[in-house]
Amino acid sequence: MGSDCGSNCSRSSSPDLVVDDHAGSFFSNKMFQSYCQENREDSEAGQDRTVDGQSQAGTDLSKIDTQDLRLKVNSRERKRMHDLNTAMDSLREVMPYAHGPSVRKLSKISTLMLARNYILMLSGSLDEMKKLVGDVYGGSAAAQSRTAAHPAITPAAPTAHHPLHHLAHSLHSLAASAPSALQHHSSHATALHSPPSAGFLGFHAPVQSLMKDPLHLAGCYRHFPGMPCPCSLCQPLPTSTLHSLSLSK
DNA sequence: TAGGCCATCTGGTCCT
DNA sequence: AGGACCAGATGGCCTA
Repeated sequence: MGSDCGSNCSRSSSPDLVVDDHAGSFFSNKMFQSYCQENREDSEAGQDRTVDGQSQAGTDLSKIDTQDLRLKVNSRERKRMHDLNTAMDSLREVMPYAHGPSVRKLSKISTLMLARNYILMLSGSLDEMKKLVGDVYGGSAAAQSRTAAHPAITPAAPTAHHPLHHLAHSLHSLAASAPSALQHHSSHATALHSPPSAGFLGFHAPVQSLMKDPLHLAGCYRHFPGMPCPCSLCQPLPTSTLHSLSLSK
């Protein structure tokens, strides 16, 4: 049954091969075999048939109707699964994982678990960001009120003690704090050819650890002082950057 | 060769 | 009634 896919789809979950619903799969599955078998039996029986042709035609008709219905149902189900796989592919595209012809694509279960962890990580980052921004604005508001109350006190100069520096520093600390699962993953010889294990995806990991850096995405970059940083926390294009970088690692 | 992953078929169930 | 959704079964392909 998978034979109609195997030689063409290169194990894609969304095969490029568009199977002709009424020809491709039909002629390569057991339905076709049973169909042939039934036809053979029918023709053999037909040689003995001399009367009662009308009722036989009726049963043939219902059989054909049933087969038609079955083919239609199969076709719909196939289309449904293809749509599901298309959605899965579109999800893979936005996942922070290496893409490319030389990289085996994530399995469905891996994609779903990775997506879950990615969402958790982003939620955690967002919360952290909100907190930091709250600190920044809360602090500046307090400083402004202090300045208004005491005009002699000048606001802090934009130096390394500037709130934004603190923000950036915090982000980098956050990023570098967790060990890199991608690094850990790439330490395996098959890193680029095998999808992450359930362990890597945090399947068994407690939620709290997931919230810190479930994918250890940020930790896959080394943050050198003074060097331009390509990490997802420092760049506006996290996914593509991550894709290319995890490919090159 | 075993195990993982996948596509497909199929029958059942639920919904419109 | 027809369609969507689901889960089990089956068989093929690929990798360790």
